[in-house]
Amino acid sequence: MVEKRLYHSVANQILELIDSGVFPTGSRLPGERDLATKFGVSRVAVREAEIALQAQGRIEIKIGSGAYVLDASNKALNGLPKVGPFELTEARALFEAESAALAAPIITDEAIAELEKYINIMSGEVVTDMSADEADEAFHMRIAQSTNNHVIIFVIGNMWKMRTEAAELQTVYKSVCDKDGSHRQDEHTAILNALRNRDPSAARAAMRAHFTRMIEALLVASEEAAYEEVKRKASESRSRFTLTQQLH
Amino acid sequence: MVEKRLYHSVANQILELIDSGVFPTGSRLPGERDLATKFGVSRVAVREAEIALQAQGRIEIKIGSGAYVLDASNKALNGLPKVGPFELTEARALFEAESAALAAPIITDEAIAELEKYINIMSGEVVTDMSADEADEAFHMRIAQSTNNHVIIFVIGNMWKMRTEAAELQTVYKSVCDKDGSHRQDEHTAILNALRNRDPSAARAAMRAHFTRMIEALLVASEEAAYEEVKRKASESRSRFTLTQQLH
DNA sequence: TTCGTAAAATTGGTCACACCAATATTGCGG
DNA sequence: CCGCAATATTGGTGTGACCAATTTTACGAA
Repeated sequence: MVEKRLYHSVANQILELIDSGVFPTGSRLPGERDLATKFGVSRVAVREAEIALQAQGRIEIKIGSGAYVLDASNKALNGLPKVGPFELTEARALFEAESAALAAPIITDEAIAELEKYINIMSGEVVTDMSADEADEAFHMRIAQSTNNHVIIFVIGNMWKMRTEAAELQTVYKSVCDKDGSHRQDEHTAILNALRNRDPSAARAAMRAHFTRMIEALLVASEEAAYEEVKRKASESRSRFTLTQQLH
Repeated sequence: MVEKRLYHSVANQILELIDSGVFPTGSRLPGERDLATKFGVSRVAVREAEIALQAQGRIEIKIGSGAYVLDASNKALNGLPKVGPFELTEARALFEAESAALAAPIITDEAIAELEKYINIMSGEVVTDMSADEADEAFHMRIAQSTNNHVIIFVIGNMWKMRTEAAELQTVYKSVCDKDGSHRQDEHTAILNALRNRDPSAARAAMRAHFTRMIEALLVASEEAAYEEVKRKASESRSRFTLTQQLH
């Protein structure tokens, strides 16, 4: 465990103490001077370590008070929270529907053409080096980009990363996608048509429908397979999302 | 443009130079001693700034060689994108409205009570150690938490961070908030009432109205003051957002 | 005793200076 | 022109000091 820079080593030692429960979440860790003595390094090294940990969101440094351990329970290494498939899909349903509605009036013909291309790739009509999954992502991201809003692009991009990086989701999503290819195709086409007509309401509805059916497919998959964790969360989300749907 | 800690300010100045193209991707930035002189701070401050930037994956520090700018395409993890006030507010209007609609049917009485408390803090009726701005954030975040959806909580929390961390936004927002205290109060009350009635549509509408008026206030502010950069972006967003509004 | 406030101690923030180690550059000899 | 050593540059670490924000302590008034 030899690091190139001293503060790396110090930061790791601090993290070990945190993860081992010596410094529980919310607690205040010893002062920089104490830690320096304890680790046998200078205060500068401890300080740099704490700055790095703060930049990673593991601790919070308060002037004149001390450094406090933040709750890292629901944070993955990349900074994105680890979430379940239902809440992710629910959030995507809401946010991507608004994204599509916002993009509809201002989407360019070029973007429309690209979306059409991605649909053809997903259906297998066009052969490229792009996988169906990549085309799916490109399809959704292209719509987000058509809003010309960097925040929306950022948010939807992050949600896709959550989907990609969560191992639990991968398993569930894959089993779902294998058996709903034709549905997905129809839904994407519906979204494209709404955008082609520059109809915000239709785009919103089509996008919502897309994710709504995805949630239903997830429910089926969670009952077939033995995803105990998923099942548990499903019972929570099912009633909630039904409520959301009846609003439209 | 005043940050709490010096190294934070230095890090932002370095980021500006990177994003403005002065230090392109892959290039080596000036030595710590040079930057310290240029920014008028000590070498320690520059060093801490670079450590923070390294922890965020923006630069790579090589011993004896220098600090090199990394490809920012992989950012967006811990680092938030720099955004303008209009696109941020537009995104918040869309996302927070859906958040409120989703929370409305399932919000607890405890949450309602808390929201009421935050409103009173903002109006000054209740005196605590919490500032009006902090109460404002707590109000919006409490609604997001009431969705029980970690993705939504994460997204809305991130948008608030963007608002806090963007220096440009601070100036504009501040000038707006100074003169719309009463409006904000009424709007928050309207949101609360909709949630109290467990009315999703009303909650969505109230939240949209809240941000719609904020955008209008931003437009006024951008015309009064000499925020050239803001003005330019305003002309883009004005027409777009008008279109969004007519959907409801 | 209880409470509020002022003094003292603690803690993070910043700085200047010094020295070491890794890396780049220079310059000399071949 | 090339290779290598001397030199300069740059990041890494340490020490000590002082400031500012915060917390704790202590003391005096009610």
